[in-house]
Amino acid sequence: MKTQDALKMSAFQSPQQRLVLTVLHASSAMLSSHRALLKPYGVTPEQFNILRILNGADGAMSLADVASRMIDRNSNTSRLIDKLLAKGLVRRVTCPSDRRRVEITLTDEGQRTTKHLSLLMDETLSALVDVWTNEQATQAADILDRWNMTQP
Amino acid sequence: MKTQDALKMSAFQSPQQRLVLTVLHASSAMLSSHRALLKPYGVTPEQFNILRILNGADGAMSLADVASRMIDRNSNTSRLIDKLLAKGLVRRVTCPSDRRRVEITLTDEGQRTTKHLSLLMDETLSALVDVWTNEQATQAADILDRWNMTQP
DNA sequence: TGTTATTAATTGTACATACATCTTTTGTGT
DNA sequence: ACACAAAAGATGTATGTACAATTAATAACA
Repeated sequence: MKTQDALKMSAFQSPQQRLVLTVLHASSAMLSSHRALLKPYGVTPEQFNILRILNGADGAMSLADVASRMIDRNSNTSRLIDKLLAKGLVRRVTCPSDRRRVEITLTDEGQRTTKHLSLLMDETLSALVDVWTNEQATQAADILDRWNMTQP
Repeated sequence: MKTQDALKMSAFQSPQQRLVLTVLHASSAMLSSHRALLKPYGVTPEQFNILRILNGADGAMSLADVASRMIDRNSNTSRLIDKLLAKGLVRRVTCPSDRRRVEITLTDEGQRTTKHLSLLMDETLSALVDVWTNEQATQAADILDRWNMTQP
């Protein structure tokens, strides 16, 4: 459903307002569909984001390393790691050379789960070429990044 | 900061993946800036969204009416109304003709607060024309709505 | 060396959300 | 009228987030 219809708005104040509301609406819907996709596997999108980051890294990462790569920068990485730890998907080891730091790594099961779920996500992603051509996707991302670049 | 730098990604899998991540990142940043703007007034963006909806409506609205106009459709409107009620910004009256329904209206203070905050938001919004031309904003929103239209 | 500052991570608290379930009231069909 | 279904909200529980405060370890430096 188009954003305007979804929000039952008769008109937008400006094209800029329309874009802001459209971004917020699309983001919420994208997250919902990710959530639904991952739910059968007992993983949330936020948790999967961490799994993907760990999978993409070569070796172990500190908690701050993980956090710096997350979409929601301010989110509370410690507590998400707690959940993954409880599920046996990651390991958390105090770094011997600097005992303030903790090294986070995927367990074997974590690696298997991550690879499996990554495939799922890739399939969903590849279906998006039916919605957006490469040019359209690039164009929209470029425009959005114009705003991101004004942010700290 | 551009999305790619913010997420410390070396490359994107596809322009489509880039757009999805850019939307999620931009949405998170937009919400943060809204939150900071409203924080001095003790209102969250989610609560303000309800105030704005009530302000835009002619008369009283039922809870479901409000919910259907919210960006995050699944959100729990009851509890947000509770917060606004506690701040004296809205009234909640059981509808006499159908006692299952409740009518939500702005109080006088709620109206004043909403008008004041709306002005603030409008100023922020109008600054966006420095970031996006009308054409760019329309183009990006059109592209994003192509995806929204594939969603239920 | 001893004091202070900085850094890395965790935790406390309030808030928002996802999902399911429950309560109350109204509608429907016989 | 009675039984049952549907509708409108509220609520319980687990999850995630914002922001501040705290703890523990290391760095900096007089």
